[in-house]
Amino acid sequence: MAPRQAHRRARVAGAAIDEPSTELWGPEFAEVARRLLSSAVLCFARNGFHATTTRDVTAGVGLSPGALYVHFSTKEDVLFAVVRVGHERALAELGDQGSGEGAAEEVADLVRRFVAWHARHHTVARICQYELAGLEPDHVECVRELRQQINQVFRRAVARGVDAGVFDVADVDRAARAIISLGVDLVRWYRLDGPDSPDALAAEYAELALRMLGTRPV
Amino acid sequence: MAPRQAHRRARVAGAAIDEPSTELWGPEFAEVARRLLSSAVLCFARNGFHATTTRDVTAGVGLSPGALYVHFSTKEDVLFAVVRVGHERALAELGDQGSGEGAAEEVADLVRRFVAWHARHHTVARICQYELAGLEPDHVECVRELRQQINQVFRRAVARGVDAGVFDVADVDRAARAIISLGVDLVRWYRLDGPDSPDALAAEYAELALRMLGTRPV
DNA sequence: TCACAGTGACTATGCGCTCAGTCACCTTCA
DNA sequence: TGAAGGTGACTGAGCGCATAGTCACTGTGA
Repeated sequence: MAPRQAHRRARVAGAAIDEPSTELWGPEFAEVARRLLSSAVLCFARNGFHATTTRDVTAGVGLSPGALYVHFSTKEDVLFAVVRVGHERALAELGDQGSGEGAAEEVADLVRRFVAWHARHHTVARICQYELAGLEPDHVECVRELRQQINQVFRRAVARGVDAGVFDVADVDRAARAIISLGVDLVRWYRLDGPDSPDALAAEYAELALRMLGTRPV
Repeated sequence: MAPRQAHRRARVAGAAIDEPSTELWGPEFAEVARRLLSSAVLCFARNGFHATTTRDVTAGVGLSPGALYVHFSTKEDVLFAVVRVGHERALAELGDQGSGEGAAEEVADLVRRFVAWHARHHTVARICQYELAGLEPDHVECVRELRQQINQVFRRAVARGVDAGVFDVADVDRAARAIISLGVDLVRWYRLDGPDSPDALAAEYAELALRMLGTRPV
């Protein structure tokens, strides 16, 4: 038999020039669990969930294979923790809505936060988008609910602008979805060492979003 | 030990209510190879490349396990065929460019074709986007080149409009990328049995693209 | 009779998860 | 103060199963 995965990339997490995913895991996880999660993020992003072994993850933090199961019940449990927290943080980043500002400024604000978060955390965000197939059905359902909430935030903001006559769109749902697409798709190509800083990209995309909405002065 | 992948979805390709991926594979593949590819598309889309077994693929067309290796040298070879052909077809769909029409109409045309293709072939397109991690480095490189060509088509069309003063964009590359993002991201959520037909969505997105480009009459 | 598509039992190996054992550290109490 | 007993994070060899790929064989059509 030919080597099963001869083309696999380097297995173990190198220096994370890339992203401080450590900061994402709140106090719900113990210190070692958080380091395991950060290692898992790098492994999953590099090789995908199924091609990552539990040994890759533990080796990434200098532990032996069994150590994973002190903190997580299964490998899938690790993936779910990553994906769940990723979605929760993205949702939280959108902040408390309904502040007094105008609809256009509100949408621009949402897009800026959403895009900047996805750019800054593109590695985790990529796993959130690409590795759903590795989750159990119950966990997929949980993620779907979180996404629904994110969609609703954008949808409401767009609808508000349409009601106020600030936006001119054919269909609120489609417009909201297109805006979200801009933010989500950047996890496919974004690199922190590329030409665009998260904030610059965020500002640019906020502008594009307002254009798509046909914004006009009140 | 707990069952390794207890949460796996149904393994074998059911009736393809979904997509005539059969039409994609040209005469470069024999009849049986084409059916294997179509089965692989359904399996990969449902479970992901790594979670799909060679038996899933062959069972999907009623063949025994060894039959795969009559037509393909490895499982990865099957994935590569799917991804390569998917990208080639998407590129071909953009058609012969540089027709005499105006830049705005050219961009609208490109977006319509690109979006309609991705909607119609969303299953294959999803594999093209989500399963690159399963490819050997050489094959990834080949795909990257095809993508580069697709990017260039959009970039050139946008640049042409900017030169002609028809578009008003801050940065040609970012604008082109945003347009492509709209098309690509729909593979994440699009369903053929949803409310939007490929052509309706294509028309809508062409409109959004022109808005993002700040189109104004010559 | 030959070429070859297809078969299916088989091989080799990778990998998720287990579990008896170790060790650093803490608590208790004489 | 320090011995005794307890705790739990971590170790790492190893089990059992899944699965990519092989090969000697079979059936078929030209």
